[in-house]
Amino acid sequence: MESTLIKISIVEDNIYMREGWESVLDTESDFCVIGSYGSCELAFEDSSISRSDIVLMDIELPGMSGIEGVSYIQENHPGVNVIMASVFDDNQHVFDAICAGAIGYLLKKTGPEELCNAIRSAMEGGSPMTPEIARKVIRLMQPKQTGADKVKLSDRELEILKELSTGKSYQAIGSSIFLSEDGVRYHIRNIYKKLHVNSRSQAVAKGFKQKLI
Amino acid sequence: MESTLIKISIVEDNIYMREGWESVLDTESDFCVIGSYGSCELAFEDSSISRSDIVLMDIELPGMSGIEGVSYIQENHPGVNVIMASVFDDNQHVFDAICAGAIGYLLKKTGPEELCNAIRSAMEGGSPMTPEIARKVIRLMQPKQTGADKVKLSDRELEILKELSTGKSYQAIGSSIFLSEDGVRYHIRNIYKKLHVNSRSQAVAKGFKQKLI
DNA sequence: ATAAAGTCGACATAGTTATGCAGTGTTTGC
DNA sequence: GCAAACACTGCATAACTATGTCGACTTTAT
Repeated sequence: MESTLIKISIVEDNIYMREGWESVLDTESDFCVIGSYGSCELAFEDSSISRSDIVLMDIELPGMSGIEGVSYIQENHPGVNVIMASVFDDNQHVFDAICAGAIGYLLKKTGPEELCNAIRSAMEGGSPMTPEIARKVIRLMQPKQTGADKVKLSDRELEILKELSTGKSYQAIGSSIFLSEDGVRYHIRNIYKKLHVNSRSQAVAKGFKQKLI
Repeated sequence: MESTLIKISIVEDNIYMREGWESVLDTESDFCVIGSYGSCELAFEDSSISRSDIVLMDIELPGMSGIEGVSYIQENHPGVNVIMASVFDDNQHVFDAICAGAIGYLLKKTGPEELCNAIRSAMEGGSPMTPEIARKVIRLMQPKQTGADKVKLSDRELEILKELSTGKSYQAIGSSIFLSEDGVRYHIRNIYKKLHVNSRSQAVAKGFKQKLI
């Protein structure tokens, strides 16, 4: 009935918090705390981070912040899943952490049972988050356009807009989609009209903003 | 002790499923099912959608799909929160739904208790999702760059890259950031070198892809 | 102190783009 | 059958871009 242990490292400067987590996690039969540090600097001198399945990391740390810590781990040990934690429901930092590579976010007030569930969820491919963070993340995914100024480009135009973003000349685009240089010109004119722009870079920018590209 | 009821509408073509949800939700003292329909077409003829706090909507529907339904609701009743549901863990559709404006996603196998919790979470500003979806969403937020080919532009270069995306000429950029035309040229050269491109549109495209803009 | 790196200003020019105008077919709707 | 919309081709040109090269000044590191 014994399955592989989930190896966990902790980076947290508050010793009571840290020892609290340690004791909670160590009493679970499927968890094993293999490292516990008061700062990123101390943690990265050691090898336990690289051997961890999960790193539980505070955001507010003396010296290297948790955000920088996540970046470091992502670059050097891409397979390690970092779950951030903060006493504060500080959205900016949370988003920075996610962008830096964290796969989840917990509040420190999270109870022992939820903490354990979050870690198991993270191991199973989930991303433990507070509901508020989840909503903000969803909102970020949604296009901002109101629908009124929604632009519809034809397939041909979309095709050419994508070519534009690669920096090709009229001639080069023509060759790659089997159309004359002037044919490409014709479509680009129309793209400009539809997007209300008058340069390639503007068109590409709008294309990205409106998720056409 | 009586607080405001959460008004819920259901759009689901399978009548057993629909009635199952209805009975589950109606037994909760804080919920009130104000509408229940077998298709979007039927639902949108009625006014209950517009009065709903939450709409529980199937993705796979005859006629107008749930995805289209969400778009419609978003455009016409932006304050209504739509939670999508699907029997299938079909990521593409889920993402389409989220992009169309859904604020959460549930599997139909979700139990009664979880369903109720999801609705309450949605009302409190959360975004109920399966763990797998949550992880994918997080991944979407994270820059795709591997870290090896990560590019660092200076503040000045970033400033100019943003100007580039607006389609300004060298001269116009120079005026707006108080720099000579040739100064702008100098920076754009360097941006091109760092991004390994040789045109404005390519630079803008890379800027968006690497989330520099 | 000397070198190296970063930030500009100036000048030149081949090459590319944006845009206007004028045709030629094809498809679509009425 | 005729107008209108669409998808091109052709041509022309002012304007703008990409790129090389030279020099000056400032900051940073050694």
